[in-house]
Amino acid sequence: MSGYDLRKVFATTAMGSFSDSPGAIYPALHRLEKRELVSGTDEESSSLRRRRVFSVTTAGLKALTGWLERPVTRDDIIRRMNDLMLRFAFMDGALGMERTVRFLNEIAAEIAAYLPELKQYLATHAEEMPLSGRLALEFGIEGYEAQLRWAKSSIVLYQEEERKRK
Amino acid sequence: MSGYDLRKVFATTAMGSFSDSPGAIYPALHRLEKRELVSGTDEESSSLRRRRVFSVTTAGLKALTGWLERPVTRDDIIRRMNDLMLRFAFMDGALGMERTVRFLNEIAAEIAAYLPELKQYLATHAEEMPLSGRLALEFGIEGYEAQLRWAKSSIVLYQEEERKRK
DNA sequence: AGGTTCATGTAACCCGTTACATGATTTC
DNA sequence: GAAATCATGTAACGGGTTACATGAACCT
Repeated sequence: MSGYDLRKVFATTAMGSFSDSPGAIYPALHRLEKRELVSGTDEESSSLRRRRVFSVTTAGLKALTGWLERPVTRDDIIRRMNDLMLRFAFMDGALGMERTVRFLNEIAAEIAAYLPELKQYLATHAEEMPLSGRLALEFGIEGYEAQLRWAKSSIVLYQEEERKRK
Repeated sequence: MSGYDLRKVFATTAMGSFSDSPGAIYPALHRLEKRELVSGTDEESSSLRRRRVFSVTTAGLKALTGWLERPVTRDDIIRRMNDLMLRFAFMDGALGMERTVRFLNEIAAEIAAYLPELKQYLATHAEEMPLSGRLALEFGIEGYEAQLRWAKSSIVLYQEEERKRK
């Protein structure tokens, strides 16, 4: 893909919620190129308008799998759920279903460990909190509960898929 | 509060998921002070250890309410839900219940407008997507649905609360 | 001919992370 | 007296935002 292609993807799908600003994309591509994680070639064409197409190198693929394999931390759950979902979206293609299930189990375990803390905090502080603060906290708790349900049902889905393969 | 007090709050409650790093907090307080949104005074004490306590100025309070009053955009929903929750947590104390309900209605409206787009995307692209990608998208959709339910039930709660007051 | 889209880039600015530094006070 | 905690700060680095710039090709 070219930088412009990426811009269009980020601007239209908005899924990973990446920035579609050229000031983010082009410098990022150049950094990746300097680190040899991607390589860009000027597309040959009859026209004068140049278009630089990038592809992932073997080193880049290795870095990607390294990122995907990082253990799930409590901090990932609290502050970087978006990153976890992004890793997940790449995962079964790059690491296979078995490893993906392990990843989902890690997520479920971290959420299951964190939830009681939040509930404990709510239980002890609900009285002194203003309504909006309490609701904001409940919003968070319900979000984590939804995520936990999602992780568990996804694990089941993968296991069914795995059984089908055999 | 002093910078150190803030650090402790951010390190222990982790709710707004602010950074508790001194490299974030102290420069931020100095910036706010330079813009006269907070004012700091060295706490007088018999000890030599200094402790600088900050309080919000009237200009700071005005800036806060200005921030709280900003309209809810689609982009807020997609990329800055955390910010919206933070605003909400401050809101009824600073703007009152009626304005808070309006805020919740804006959030609900934006989510209700965005959800069909996501579902449409899923419906048309589900076939070509890998299982993990599809599930990641479903994760997002379920999250927004949970948020919409939360907003609606919170609105009801506030309206009941308002009726009690009268 | 003029506006839109394709396509890539740069520069100023802001700000968070990481890591280090400094000194006072309390605790064991 | 050593370790932990209180308390504040700075500097290098990375990277995103905003805004601007440039030019080709396409469409009407």
